[in-house]
Amino acid sequence: MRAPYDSDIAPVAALLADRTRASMLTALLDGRPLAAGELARTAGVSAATASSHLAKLLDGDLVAVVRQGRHRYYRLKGAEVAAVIEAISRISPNVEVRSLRQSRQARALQEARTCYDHLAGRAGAALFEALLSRDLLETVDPAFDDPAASAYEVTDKGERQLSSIGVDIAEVRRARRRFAGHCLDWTERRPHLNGALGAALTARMIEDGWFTRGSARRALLVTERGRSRLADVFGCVLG
Amino acid sequence: MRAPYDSDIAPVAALLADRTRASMLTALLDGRPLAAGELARTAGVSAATASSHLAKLLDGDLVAVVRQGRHRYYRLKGAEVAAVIEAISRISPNVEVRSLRQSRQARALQEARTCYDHLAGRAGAALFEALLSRDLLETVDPAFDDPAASAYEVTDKGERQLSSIGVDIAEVRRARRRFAGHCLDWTERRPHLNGALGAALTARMIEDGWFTRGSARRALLVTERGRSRLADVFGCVLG
DNA sequence: GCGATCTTTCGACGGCCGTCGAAGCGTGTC
DNA sequence: GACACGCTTCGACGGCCGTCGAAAGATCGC
Repeated sequence: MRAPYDSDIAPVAALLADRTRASMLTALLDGRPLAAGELARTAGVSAATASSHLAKLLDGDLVAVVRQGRHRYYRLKGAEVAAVIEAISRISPNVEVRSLRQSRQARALQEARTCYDHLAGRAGAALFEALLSRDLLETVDPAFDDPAASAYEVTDKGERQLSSIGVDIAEVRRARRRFAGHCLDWTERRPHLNGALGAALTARMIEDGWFTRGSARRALLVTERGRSRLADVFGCVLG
Repeated sequence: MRAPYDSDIAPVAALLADRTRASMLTALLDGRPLAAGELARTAGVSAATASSHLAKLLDGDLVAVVRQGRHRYYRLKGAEVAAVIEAISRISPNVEVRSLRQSRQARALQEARTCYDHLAGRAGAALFEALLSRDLLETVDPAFDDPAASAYEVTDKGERQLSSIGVDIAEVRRARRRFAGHCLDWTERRPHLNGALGAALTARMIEDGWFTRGSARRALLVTERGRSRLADVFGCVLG
């Protein structure tokens, strides 16, 4: 009775059909891995409940987990999962009516924002692309299917450029943390730089007035200085 | 705690989370409206159960219904709904392992098939586009949001062309049925011609050897003759 | 090693939801 | 107008699932 190309969507949909799980998945939409406890708090449930939900999401291949000490960081399993959530969002009623102010904020967040402690949004993706295409950064471990495993190194040329703006690579290496990797930026569908290098570079750029912090929680605003410095130093032109 | 652009996806997902409802929605994926009873049979449940499910899908704005005599025809509410189902399908396990023969069949169905009694698939969409761009067919009632309400008329030029291949427009008009409209072809995301005209034209093309019926239930195969006739008569070139 | 912290497992409770037959309602047919 | 047919509504049954506190497992810092 069922066509040969049919697939069984009910089990996957069931995973999205719970408010708590949906809330967790939405929280993971920006690509940043979150610890189980954070997800519990975000969703407003006990740790026990959150754990049970995460086990189901894991079993259903919607999320992946990385153990790091006593924390367990969860992330969406892939772009297809994000696409599903976005597709359903499109036909779901908005929780709050989108005010003018809110949509302006949303647009600003899309332009530039922090992702944990590094630059994300359109600006983050553009900078990352520029670093690679100008050979300031090179791929060490190309793991396209698993962003958590990707790794990058600065080239000699890159090290000179970065130190010229005040980023001390030797010091960045001393951080007990992965040197450089990428996260997938779900609003952009493109990667941006993370790790110790991403954080240090972002901190330096803010310190040096390339970006100022916006009113919304993670918002960043590109300054005029930032726009021209990004172009001069990294050949990165923002739209 | 929730971002302003968050929407509440759980209720919509819950509608897809039941095997019976999912089966009904999948059956509606090709855009052809189906009666409640047919959907009940397809899903393998009683009429009572089907009715309850359809009421929920209706309430959730995933389907729309048209009353026609003692039948009630249900169809997907829009392209966004189809997109959701397709997105979830992409991360859902296939019901049956896709054999070589099955995937060949699926590809053939995408090329050309019948949708109820008229031509659909890539060929159907291409033919419809050609009819409009060559001014053989014109829009009478442009209802882009509701395919069921759209209406078309043949132009004088169109009537000459169609009669030249043996389609008698006067006779088509006598059918107690909508003259010409379109369905959205979900695999193509483009419309194709339906109604009495779509059926008559398709019947004539098959009769005249433009298409032969394939082995799968709704499959059609374009013949060499069909390929050249489509180009000559309608300026319709298939990929 | 010993507490502190993060996370998972277990067991119990409560509620929601899919299922069906029977009955009711509207529509087409003879 | 009586019957057949398609569909929906009603009521009852059964099962699955989300929730939590308590306790166990795992890891870090001292």
